[in-house]
Amino acid sequence: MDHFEVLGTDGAARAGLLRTAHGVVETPIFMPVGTVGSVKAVAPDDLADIGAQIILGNTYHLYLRPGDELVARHGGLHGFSSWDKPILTDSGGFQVFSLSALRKVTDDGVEFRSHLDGSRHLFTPEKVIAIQRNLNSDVMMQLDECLPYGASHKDAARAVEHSARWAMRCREAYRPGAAGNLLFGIVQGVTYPDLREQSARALTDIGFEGYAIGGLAVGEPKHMMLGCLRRLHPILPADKPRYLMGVGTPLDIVHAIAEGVDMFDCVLPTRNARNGTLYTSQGKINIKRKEYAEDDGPLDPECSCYACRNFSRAYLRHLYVSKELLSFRLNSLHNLTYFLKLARGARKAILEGRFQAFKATYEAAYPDEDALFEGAGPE
RNA sequence: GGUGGGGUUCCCGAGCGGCCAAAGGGAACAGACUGUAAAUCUGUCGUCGUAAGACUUCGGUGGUUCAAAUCCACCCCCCACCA
Repeated sequence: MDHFEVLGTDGAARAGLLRTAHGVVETPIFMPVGTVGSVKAVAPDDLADIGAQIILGNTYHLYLRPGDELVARHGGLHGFSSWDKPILTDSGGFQVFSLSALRKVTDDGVEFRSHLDGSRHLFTPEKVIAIQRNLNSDVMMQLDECLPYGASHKDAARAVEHSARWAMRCREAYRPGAAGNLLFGIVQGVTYPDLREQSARALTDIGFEGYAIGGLAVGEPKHMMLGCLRRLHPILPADKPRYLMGVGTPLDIVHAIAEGVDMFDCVLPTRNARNGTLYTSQGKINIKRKEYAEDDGPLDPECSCYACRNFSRAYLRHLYVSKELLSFRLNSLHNLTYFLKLARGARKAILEGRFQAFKATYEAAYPDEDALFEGAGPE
């Protein structure tokens, strides 16, 4: 049986199934980020309760601490962290971008200075595959080079070339056996249409179990992000999953689903939860605002998460303002619930042929942000 | 009763003749956050004004000085030690 199956479409939007060694994932899906082997502030049981189907881990962070070999000795990332559902691991490509001051990119790979102790490490395509195999990742990512928005065409071309060559080496280093751990390639190219296309074609020539789109939502205008997705749509194989890395806001996700993307991950729900920004059916709210000090109502009347069922806005504000640890847990649970519900809702809407109406409800909840997507017409 | 140390903008606390509306924290009030070096970061924070600027503040009252939160006198509080 193939590892990916499209069950239905509505326009370009798709609803499908992704089969992995640790279970089946229903797409479109939002994947909570658990960089160091923990989705911050949330226990695995809580994640399962709110319907999380697959979470992320990070190659760079887990390699540095506690070390991928240690993780392997303790049951892989699943056993070590007590999460028996699927795990996708990022390759460290994003750290090429976010830790740019601490690394040097060469043709062979990326040389890092550890942000923890300054020690030097070399990440090659083969190395990141070996690490991800130690972690026993269900969905491994190739080593890629992620550049910031605004990078020159010349730099972007070089990064695309690196990423393509590294994709080949990752593919050679790992081909899934019967167990079926998967390897995804990553399309780069900043905002240059020719490079994005070139990158995608190089990857499809090699052949992967899925295709990620990286280097977006890093500051470029929204219409450029959508334009890029639209251009990739006919190039990427229809029978393989598509993963928009690091995205995004609820609206980003809804718009990207409309362009045929199946998988998402983002730190926003968890990071914003810790910083007091909560997502509701009425839009974003900052729970620390004075106006919620006496508000006895639930955070979101349309949400049935543990936080919304049991606590008032006034209490959630109090916990946040008081820096109580429970604040992190409740807020994170709520935001993750919101993102997971969005993905479930999108899937259902696609299967029922009413995705446009579904999308419109989210556009209405974030009118100001939605205006930023204007100009994303057909190319 | 004596000796010493203090009273600064909401709180703590620097300043000790002009560069002071007054450092730095905290609190408060807003904002940001997109493959997590993030329980982080940014802004505002005496009054009026978009601003330039004007005005009112450093326990109280007088005084010295071109100029005082800063120096002097007296007074009122607080703290420590001694009787």
